[in-house]
Amino acid sequence: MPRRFKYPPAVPPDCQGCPIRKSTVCRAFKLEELNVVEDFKTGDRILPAGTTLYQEGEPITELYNLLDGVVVLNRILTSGRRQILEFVLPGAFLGYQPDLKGPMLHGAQCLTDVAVCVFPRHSFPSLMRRHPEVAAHLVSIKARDEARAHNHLTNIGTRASRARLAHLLLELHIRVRRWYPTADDGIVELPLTQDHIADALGLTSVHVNKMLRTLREDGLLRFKNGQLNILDAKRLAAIGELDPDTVSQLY
Amino acid sequence: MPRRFKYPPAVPPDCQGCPIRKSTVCRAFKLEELNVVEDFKTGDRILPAGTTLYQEGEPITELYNLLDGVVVLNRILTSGRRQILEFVLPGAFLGYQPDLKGPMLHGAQCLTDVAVCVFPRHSFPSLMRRHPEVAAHLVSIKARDEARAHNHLTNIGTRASRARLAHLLLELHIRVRRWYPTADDGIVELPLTQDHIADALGLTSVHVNKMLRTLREDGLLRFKNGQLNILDAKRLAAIGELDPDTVSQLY
DNA sequence: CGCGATTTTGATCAATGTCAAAGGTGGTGG
DNA sequence: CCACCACCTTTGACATTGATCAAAATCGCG
Repeated sequence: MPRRFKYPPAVPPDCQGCPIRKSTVCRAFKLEELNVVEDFKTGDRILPAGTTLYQEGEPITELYNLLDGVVVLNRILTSGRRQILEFVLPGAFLGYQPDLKGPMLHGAQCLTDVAVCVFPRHSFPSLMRRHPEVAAHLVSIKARDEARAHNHLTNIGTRASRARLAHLLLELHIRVRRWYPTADDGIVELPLTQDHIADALGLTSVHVNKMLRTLREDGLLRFKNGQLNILDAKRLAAIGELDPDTVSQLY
Repeated sequence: MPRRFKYPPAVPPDCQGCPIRKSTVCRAFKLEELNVVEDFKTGDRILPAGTTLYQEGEPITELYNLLDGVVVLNRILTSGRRQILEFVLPGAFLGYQPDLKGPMLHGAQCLTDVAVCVFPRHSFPSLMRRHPEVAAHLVSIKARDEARAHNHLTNIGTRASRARLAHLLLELHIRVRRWYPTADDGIVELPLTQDHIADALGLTSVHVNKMLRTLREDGLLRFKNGQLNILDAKRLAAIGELDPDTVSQLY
């Protein structure tokens, strides 16, 4: 149903070869301690695009490291409206929330084929107790996630639709390029529909479409078939009020 | 300049008598271990309403437990627009961000006279190393802060102005009542201007004013001179789509 | 080739912002 | 104790943004 990346999702042979080892909680372990993680983890899993990783409102029994692919976190209201909270790229640690045993506060969907590394949820607190470095790293991760949420909040709360869109696309461009570098630096694979963008920004997809057109007509970018092509990053950053100094703390 | 609570801010005589001991990182210590905190902390401080606790863009050297009073966290864009990220009540732990040494990603202002307990910033990581329980609790705190930011994001992104306003006021009513209970359960002291509310919700204060009027005229609430009086919580919750189950994980 | 999902466009409408001015309110200093 | 002042609230007229509705065009996939 949804789009997929050109590349199939990759699962590393072991934790030593894991490409995201340094960006998630596993960072807590030195190379020679990685057996702790390998003993702890439940296993790896490959999920096709469109899969629900976990559902809002349901308790779950796992935690996830995103190894490859793109996931979206969202909340759905009784009114039927959807708010996309975050687009998640490899290296993220998913599913940790204040009440580990409570119903999930948000849902997670795979936008592409995805590879995850699965941890058991119930024994994670004891892992943190046995290995305080894990807790320390999780603090950093959560602090950064919070900062990203604040950034997103600021984008929606203070900017008009055109600026809002420019800001989001630039940000995604920077983040995706980091994990999925491409031949042409300006072009990046972005597996989103205009509907996703609209629900992330609190706009309608019709309006997003119209704003995309103005940006295209101004020669700033092109976004078609899941390909985002940034033509004039500088002018876009001005329009979207993107501050590179702030951004650097977020990724 | 700004409003103040009727009561002056209170500083506890020692950590044992600290009213927020259980809601912040200090929770990591048993009663008889509290001397660790007392040795670690820099001291307490009382700040008059209107004070800037720390400024966006500037590095700082401290961390704060909010003991008493109300603080607001915000970001200000070059365009001059302000986004209020969160209204902070006693028990919060303030100033921790991904890059502890970097410039603050947001600013913090005192809405009322405030009492804070000050920690040194540079030695906090070593405190976490020596006392892993601190890190564990900070994980919970940050996870909850993130969930709150997601909630706020959802409010701004998915609801029309009237519902947005109803949602925020109900939420604040619940939170403030918890720390500052009043004789009449429906009335609560809320030291905000309509400008604050507008900047929290991504609306103009003029529009907030008009929506407040409709809520008042419908007999749902009254908000005047920093007093919020909820007259019909049930109907308000319906309008603001407030889900009590979700809320419970957030406070 | 045909189908479902997505994108694109135009016409119209509703929600929210902007501007401007008048009325309140509490705090301060004479 | 009064009067003034700064800040906040309230209101109305009008402008603009973004939503809604509907239909056609396009795309990816089987």
